[in-house]
Amino acid sequence: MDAFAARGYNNASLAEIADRVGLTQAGVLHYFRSKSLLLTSVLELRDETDIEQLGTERPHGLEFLRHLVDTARRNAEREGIVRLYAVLSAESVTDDHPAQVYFRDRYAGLRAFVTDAVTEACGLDASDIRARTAANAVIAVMDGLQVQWLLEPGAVDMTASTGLVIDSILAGLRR
Amino acid sequence: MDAFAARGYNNASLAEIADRVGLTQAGVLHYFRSKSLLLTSVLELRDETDIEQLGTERPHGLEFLRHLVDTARRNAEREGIVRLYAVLSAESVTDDHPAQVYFRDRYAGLRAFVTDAVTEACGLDASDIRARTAANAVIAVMDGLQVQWLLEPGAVDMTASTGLVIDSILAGLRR
DNA sequence: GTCTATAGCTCGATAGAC
DNA sequence: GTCTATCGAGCTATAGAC
Repeated sequence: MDAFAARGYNNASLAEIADRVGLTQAGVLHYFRSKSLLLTSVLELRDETDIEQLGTERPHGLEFLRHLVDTARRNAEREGIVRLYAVLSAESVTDDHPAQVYFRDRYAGLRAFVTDAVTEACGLDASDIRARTAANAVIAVMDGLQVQWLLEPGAVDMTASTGLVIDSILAGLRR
Repeated sequence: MDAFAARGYNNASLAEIADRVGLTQAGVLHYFRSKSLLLTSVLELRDETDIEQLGTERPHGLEFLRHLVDTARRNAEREGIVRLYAVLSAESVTDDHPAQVYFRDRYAGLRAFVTDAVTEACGLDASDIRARTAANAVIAVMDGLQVQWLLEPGAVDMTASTGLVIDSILAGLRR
């Protein structure tokens, strides 16, 4: 995780990763048959631990959207994970990137979740495309803030900007 | 530009770039003394042509914010440039990336511009930090949408989501 | 101004000893 | 299960001919 976060997938080397875990490069490849399999394994492990941490019940509607602001707040204390996702999600749009499918699926799932939450929180009709438009924006704000924050942490308040966008959109859609 | 956009800085090779311009790899290094100098030159050239295209007068206040929505609309027709910036800005947060200074400065300038525009459009006091919070969010939305759009163009309407965020924030701050 | 040639790396992956 | 050794490929950068 740390190596891919610090250097991206292409520029991280198995030798460096092997060093950090006290193995040789061939030793790492004994457990993961290729570098790209190691990457996808890291991403899946990350998902599993996140899901465990979340507990059994996922919040809905307004509560879920408030939870997103909390996530932004917590992220400011977890630079490593923020960097991992910020770097890899953008790198994944390059040609033949091994995490492309992972991120496409991940965003599709996120968009569906957040769209439902907005629909519910605003009492919209399920067919109202504005919920989808809003959801995409909310996800995008959180992602975009991370890149700015990684480059210059003091210049960005991820919690405040995320909260402002969610509150403003909700106020507008409920009117 | 195309090579860095398609593969990122690290994974793009001088040999590939040389091929595309009908030179050998050594030929390219005759004009740009190193790969990293080539990257920064590409980014600077991109800025120059963008500035020329903008004309003499930069719009202010509300007009500038409307102009951002137009930019999002135009970007949907310029996948190459969108990909270049989306890939490189995120890659730039990795260790010792040659474009790190460029993007730190670029975001600092953007934040200042957009903050001024929000302050003016909403008639805020110059010391009101909400303008900065809003500006960071607006920039972040545009960036974040690009990654989603590059992964799945049909799932995202960059114009609509950008417009929704700007309109919602302005409505909230003017109240 | 463009080339060939090559130095000097680093990389991922495999083979096979222990 | 972990290692050493090595293959084959890729890379940037430099030297020097033309």
